[in-house]
Amino acid sequence: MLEESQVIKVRYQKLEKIEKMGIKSYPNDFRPKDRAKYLKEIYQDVPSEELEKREQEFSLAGRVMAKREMGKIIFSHIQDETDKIQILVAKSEISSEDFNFFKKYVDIGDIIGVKGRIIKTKTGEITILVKYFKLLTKALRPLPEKYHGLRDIELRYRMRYLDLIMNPKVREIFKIRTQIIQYIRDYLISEGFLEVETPMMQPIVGGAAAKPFITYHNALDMNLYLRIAPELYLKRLLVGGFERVFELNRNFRNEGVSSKHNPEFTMLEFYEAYATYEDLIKRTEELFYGLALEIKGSPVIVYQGKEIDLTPPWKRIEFLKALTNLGGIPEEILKDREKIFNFAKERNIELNLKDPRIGKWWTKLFEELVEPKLIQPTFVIKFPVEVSPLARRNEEDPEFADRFELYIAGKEVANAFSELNDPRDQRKRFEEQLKLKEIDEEIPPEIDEDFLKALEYGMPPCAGEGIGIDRVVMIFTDTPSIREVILFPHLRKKEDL
RNA sequence: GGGCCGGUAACUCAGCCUGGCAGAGUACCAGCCUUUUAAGCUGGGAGUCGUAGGUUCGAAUCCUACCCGGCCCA
Repeated sequence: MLEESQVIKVRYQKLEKIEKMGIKSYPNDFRPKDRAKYLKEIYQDVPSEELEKREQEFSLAGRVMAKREMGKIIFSHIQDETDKIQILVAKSEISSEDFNFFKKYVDIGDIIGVKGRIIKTKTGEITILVKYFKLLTKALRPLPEKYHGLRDIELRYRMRYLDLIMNPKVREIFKIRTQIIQYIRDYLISEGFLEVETPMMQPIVGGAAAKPFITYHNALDMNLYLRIAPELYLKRLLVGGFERVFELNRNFRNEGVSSKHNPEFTMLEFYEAYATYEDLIKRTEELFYGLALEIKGSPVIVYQGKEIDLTPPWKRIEFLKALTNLGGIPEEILKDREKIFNFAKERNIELNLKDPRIGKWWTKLFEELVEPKLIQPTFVIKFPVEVSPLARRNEEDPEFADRFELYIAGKEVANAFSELNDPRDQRKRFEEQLKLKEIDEEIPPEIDEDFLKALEYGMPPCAGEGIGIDRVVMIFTDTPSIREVILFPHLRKKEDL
């Protein structure tokens, strides 16, 4: 630990010397009253002569980001949560002991508190003329290079704290992430939804098709699964009499990590009694439109160079029509297993021959051929029942479900349906699905009998929706990788960092 | 899982093709400098060249395997 580079050794030595001078090394008695961004905003347009007359003292604290020594004066920038601001430490304004201390013992990376009045430099930059300063936290490691910053993607993720210090855009992304989540939460609460928390550790996997993480509970001597979805628990709450509920939290899926997937991701699920997926279409349009206005101030957003207009109403297309019209699959071969298999093979799309569900094949073709084309917000409706085990059947066309998926910028952002509340059909669907466990390892291996029992008590007719929050944040922050919107994305362990 | 690219000082990167003393800028150290802002000037210190093998008189450089990351494909 201590056999570090000499830059670090020097910092440790400085800290020791500071302590030998009798100065408290990690004090916590400085209370900044001002913040960089607001001082700059307020005083930017006040002329220099006007500022000269004012004696008002300001105080702020932050990290030293630059230091330019010029003999008897030192220019420096300090950065707080809001912004950077220049400070001027001048020998003529403070004691020479203090000046020399700043010169010798305050380094880039340290956190300091300063007090002083505001001046403008020749170039018009708002600057704090320091009358008092205090070293609050000594940085024992140097910051990355001031001009290029921290570029290495791996280091940025492994040491996100440094990324946040060095890259204002990264700070901005995570502020927007929080704003998005807060907006969505406020919207649902204002619509009468009750926020709930259901188990993250579940004895039976369910609510989606995905491989779970397994953990072990010592006292109960049983395996538990980190949830892949909260769906079956939220529906139990509708049985229990809550009519509008939502949960906004993490799901866990045991799959590879990539720029599109993180094993833990944030999902919103909400359920509404006495509503159908049609109602949720309107709700979804309303939610995203409001979100765009709130975050961007406009219904038109730009993602990776493409303009996306979120003004409702959005396009709707039936799943099979999307396959033929957008995916280019001839309508007459859609239901012909052999022809569709060959069609896929010609395009290097591998279909699982053992899987009897043509709906599953369609889904695969949809992902490959249609998804990337759905740039403007589009509701894809009427999904095959085979791939919608928890959704209500369409009354005219019972092989299809009253379901939609929402696509924006080529990404699946939401998935919603009128919920299946007939326990007999639900049991049949689970049993049908279970037969396919051998060929599809993502199918939950066990039927949740208690969930079926709950349905037998009666779940009101309802509709539910899931929204992938990370993807929403990606779209609103114009970010191509999911890792850029997750503070600490998972990477492989690395020993020698 | 496959292909391509990358890993060299705390950070950003050259050097690798064509083997011959380990480089620059930032940061750090000692100085000069009262309006700088990638401040400037003089001087200095700083390396497990991702890891392990191999080839060679000699390897950051060539070969092999592995580790970590990125992009693309499955």
